[in-house]
Amino acid sequence: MLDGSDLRVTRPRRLVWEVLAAEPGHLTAAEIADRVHQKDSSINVSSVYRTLATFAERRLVRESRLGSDDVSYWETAHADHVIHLVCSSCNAVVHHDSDSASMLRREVFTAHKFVSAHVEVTVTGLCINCTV
Amino acid sequence: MLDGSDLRVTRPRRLVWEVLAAEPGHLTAAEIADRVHQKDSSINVSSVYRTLATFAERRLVRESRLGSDDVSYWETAHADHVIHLVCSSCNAVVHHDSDSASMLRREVFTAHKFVSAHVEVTVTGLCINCTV
DNA sequence: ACGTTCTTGCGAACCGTTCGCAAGAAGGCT
DNA sequence: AGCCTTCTTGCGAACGGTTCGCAAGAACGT
Repeated sequence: MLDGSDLRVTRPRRLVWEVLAAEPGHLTAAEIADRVHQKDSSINVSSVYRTLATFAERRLVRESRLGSDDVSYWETAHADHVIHLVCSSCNAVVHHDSDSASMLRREVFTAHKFVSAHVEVTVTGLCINCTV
Repeated sequence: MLDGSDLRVTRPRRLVWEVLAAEPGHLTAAEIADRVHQKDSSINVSSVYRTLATFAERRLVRESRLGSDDVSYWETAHADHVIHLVCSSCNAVVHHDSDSASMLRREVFTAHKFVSAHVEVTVTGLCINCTV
């Protein structure tokens, strides 16, 4: 997946990708660094950060601010129409498939001539397990 | 606006509120602290942060992560259906009024029985002035 | 195999934000 | 007005995620 880009295929990049691809949910940079570290302990945290930044630029991964904490969560890329439902009680994150994003794009262009590149939707609330 | 809550009316709180109420756009905590400081230089940054946190808890103000930088932006509260369009070229932030938020709430409840408390939508792209 | 260019590891720096604590105000009660 | 309790503040230091500079090291075209 780095083939065809101008990016060199290096060990940190391969491992970061492996970790993200193996994880169905979201990981913090620290968690990614940990798992990468287990595969190759010589890989540095800053390389993980740099790799994530590079991947994000090419839209290979997606960064989100999910909790109320100020940490980034990462996952392999998915389209805008997949939005995040974050349970404020158990912190679970559910992916929800909606076409509201594409409607929004249209709406926003009609109303403001705003050309949207990226739509980020986060809904906080209570998931099915945490509703009384 | 602190009347009727259990919050004491103090100088930092009054001034932070004044600053936010006077600003139509978004401010960082540092900018708020600056402006508060101009009105009363004895007020500390940490009080500004504490005040913002307190106000946010009571939903009097709204915190958003707008740019790609990791700073919070603050504004007086508005309903969920007001969403943010952030221009990635000139960094302008436009408020857009949409009912997609309430549709989302319904959608998300039907599909996942997820009870949403808060919907945060940020669209990044190019505003009318920055489109070629 | 070689040389250029891109990446990495390391460690220190950065910077927005938070914390602990003692001093200081708010506001209820008399 | 004065007192007392409880909530807030100012201060300064700490925190923690993320970034940076630089020299050593790896990728990959030729």
